[in-house]
Amino acid sequence: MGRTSDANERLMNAALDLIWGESYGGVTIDDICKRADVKKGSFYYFFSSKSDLAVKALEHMWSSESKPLLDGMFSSSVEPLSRITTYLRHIHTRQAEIKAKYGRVLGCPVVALGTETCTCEEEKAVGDKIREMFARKRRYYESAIRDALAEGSIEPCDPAAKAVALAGLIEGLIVQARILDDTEILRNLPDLALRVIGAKTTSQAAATSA
Amino acid sequence: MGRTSDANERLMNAALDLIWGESYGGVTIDDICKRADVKKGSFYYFFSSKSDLAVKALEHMWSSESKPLLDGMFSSSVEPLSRITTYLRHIHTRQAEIKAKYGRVLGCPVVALGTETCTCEEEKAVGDKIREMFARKRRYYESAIRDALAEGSIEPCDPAAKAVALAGLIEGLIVQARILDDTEILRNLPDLALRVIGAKTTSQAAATSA
DNA sequence: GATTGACTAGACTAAACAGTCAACTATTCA
DNA sequence: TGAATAGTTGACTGTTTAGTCTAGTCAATC
Repeated sequence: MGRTSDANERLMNAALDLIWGESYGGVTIDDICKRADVKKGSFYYFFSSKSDLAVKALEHMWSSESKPLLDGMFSSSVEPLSRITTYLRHIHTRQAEIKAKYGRVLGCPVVALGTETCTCEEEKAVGDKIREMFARKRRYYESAIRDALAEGSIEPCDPAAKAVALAGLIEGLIVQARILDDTEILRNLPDLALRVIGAKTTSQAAATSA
Repeated sequence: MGRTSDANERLMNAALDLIWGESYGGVTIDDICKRADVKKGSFYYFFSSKSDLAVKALEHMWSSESKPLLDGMFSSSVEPLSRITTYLRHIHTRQAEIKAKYGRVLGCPVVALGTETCTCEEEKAVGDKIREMFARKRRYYESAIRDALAEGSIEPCDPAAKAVALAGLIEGLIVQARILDDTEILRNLPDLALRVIGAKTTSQAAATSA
């Protein structure tokens, strides 16, 4: 009953695009409405505030993009270390595509939004959602590390701690790439990741294709 | 002639504190004035805008804090790998102190500000200053790596590329620490850094005190 | 002790902003 | 067909914001 609309989805996409291309604080509700071609009244029909929209947009991005991608790349049918190196090569090519398309390296919207909102009490809901998404992603890393450990391809370690370190390395290099607007920084990501997790053979595995 | 004032310094400190504790976009000129106990008229007497203030505050922080610290820790009189591990242990303890003092891990203001402003054309001056500061810091890493290479304590590599990777690892873990509000993440930083730069002996060197 | 230059005070303007609301429109199902 | 549901519209309110401007205060110098 009643009519249907994709305005809420348009708003979520517009919000992510704008926040990604600028920043959370620098984007206003009016900006988002304009980009989505939706009027203010409709915005507040679907969302109660900018942070409400951000939380829902993040979850939407996760289920429609991130999860399917990670499920494929981190499939148990793939060798543990290849899961990681394949994903990291994907990050490099994707950022290069983004730069070609938008004229600039944009990095990762989750990290950018997280850095900006995590200390702000009023944006607690956004920070919580971001921490949840980080935790989800770490689980992929962690189980790959655990599997690598079981097959003996990495040195003994605490998989949970290594997953945090790996996430840090990846995000850190992506942040650098964004700030310096340079994707070449990401080229060595697979090799560096294998070093961080203590792979017994580094350069060879990093060079192997998926 | 005329009177002297420390209002501009108070404004710079207030700005850095607020931006660090929240975000660039979330802090207004009024907020900064209030915190510094300076009136609007004085603000615009010293600075032409928020971004002008940010640029000057960053440079002030560099010369009064960052540079002296780095000059000491990266002194040529210290063994190359010890320079790095000492600095990384310092980062860990400093973030722990910040958490104790402010109730929260705050991470690195330069990275937070850089992530937020680098894509925004209107804040180009801030982005440029941040890139300049990153380049300065990388030079300390790079020369330590070069010295380590000369003494044979790390595997053959391109020092410039390794310096970027090292900076990425460090910043990435600090960003994680900020978002997750957890300093334990930083404990393994020395060991991880040695792995990334290809040190021939990792765990021992990381544990060694400066 | 008068002059000059450095700084302060805070009222003011105009624009941007978040959020509200009541009237309106399109779709669906009974 | 028509009532109920789902979504749209844009004008409106009050607040916050950046930035300006004028009148003034204070301290050094001659």
